[in-house]
Amino acid sequence: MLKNGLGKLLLSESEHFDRFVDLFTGAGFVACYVAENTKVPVMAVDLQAYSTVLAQAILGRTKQSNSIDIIKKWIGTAISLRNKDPLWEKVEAHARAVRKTKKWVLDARKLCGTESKIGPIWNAYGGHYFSPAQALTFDYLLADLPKEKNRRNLCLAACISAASECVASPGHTAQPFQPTKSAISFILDAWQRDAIVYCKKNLIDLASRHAQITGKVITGDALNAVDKLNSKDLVFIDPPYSSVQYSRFYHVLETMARGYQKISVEGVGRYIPIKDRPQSQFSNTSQAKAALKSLIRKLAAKECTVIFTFPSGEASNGLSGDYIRQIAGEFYKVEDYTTINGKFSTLGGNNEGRDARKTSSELILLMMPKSE
DNA sequence: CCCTTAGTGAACTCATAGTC
DNA sequence: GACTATGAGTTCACTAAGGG
Repeated sequence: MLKNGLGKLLLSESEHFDRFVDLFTGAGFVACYVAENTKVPVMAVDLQAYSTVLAQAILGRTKQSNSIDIIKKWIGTAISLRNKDPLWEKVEAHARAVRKTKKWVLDARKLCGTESKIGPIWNAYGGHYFSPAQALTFDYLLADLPKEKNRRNLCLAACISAASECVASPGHTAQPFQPTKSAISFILDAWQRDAIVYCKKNLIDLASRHAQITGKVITGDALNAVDKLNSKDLVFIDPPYSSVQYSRFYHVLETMARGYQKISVEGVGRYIPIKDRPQSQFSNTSQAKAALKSLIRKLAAKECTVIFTFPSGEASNGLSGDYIRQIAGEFYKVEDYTTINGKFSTLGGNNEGRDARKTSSELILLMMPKSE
């Protein structure tokens, strides 16, 4: 999308504003793209903490960080503490005994059932989303994060990115792969990734990047964040498409971001209690339309200019390109900037009954206050 | 310069169980 | 009965690199 014309639009528009605001920042791609490529301060908003940690890793700095130094201190200490843990020997023995069987996976679950006081990952996700080795490693990395605020956030972001690359589930963490005939190879593949290698790689990448002007992140509801905006803000909106709460897809990363010491989890998906998972009106079929309308109304009242992207068809949360165009038209002067055609993977489709790839037609609306 | 191979993703949605 | 949460399934098209 950024390559397909959205990037150009963001850069050319943002220079006319005092601030760029990404209200549903997600993985932070758009917010970081603007922060790295313009002299406009960026504010990134998301309901989930993992998302704002990732964005803050770039928005929070205007200079590169010395990653070699951090790696030596932080990762070095974590490795040496981990290796001294009596559990580590058992972890290595289990890893050496690798076999493509259900029993090997169940053994991992049993091993991670032993209590660890280091952190929440081992007991909650070891043997499910992570191999015992990955789980223990992440716990030590998280327990040993640097104290200084910016550096701590950078390392945490590297951990979160590494976790999302190692996790044994199809890209999100709604449920881990199960040791069935067809999926067990995905488990083996994911579990054999070295958490340290992925963490270093992400740290080096993140540390080398930075904003041109320091930005800001807010972990909270988009509707509330609008209270802080004004007519000098360019607001980017790429709202949820799904009727399933996103907090379900990213709860493992969220656990890391929140710095829990210990958690209790339930079900196949190893979820924390639902009251502790943020719920968005935008991901709820019966509330999404009203939520969107009230968001657009509020933004119009603040005279914010808006760039809105959405698939042009109907999404599972009930929102559609047509509905968005209609609501936008009520409050704004709307310019249909472009529609981008592309294909995206549904990642999990099987081409029988559910497509593995769907063609998407992505709508980009530029919405200007009517008063101008 | 063309063909083959290896690597890699901006992650969903349906069916069913559960709750009010 | 209406609505929501959870379980279940579990890429393949595209690009870059490498080889002939």
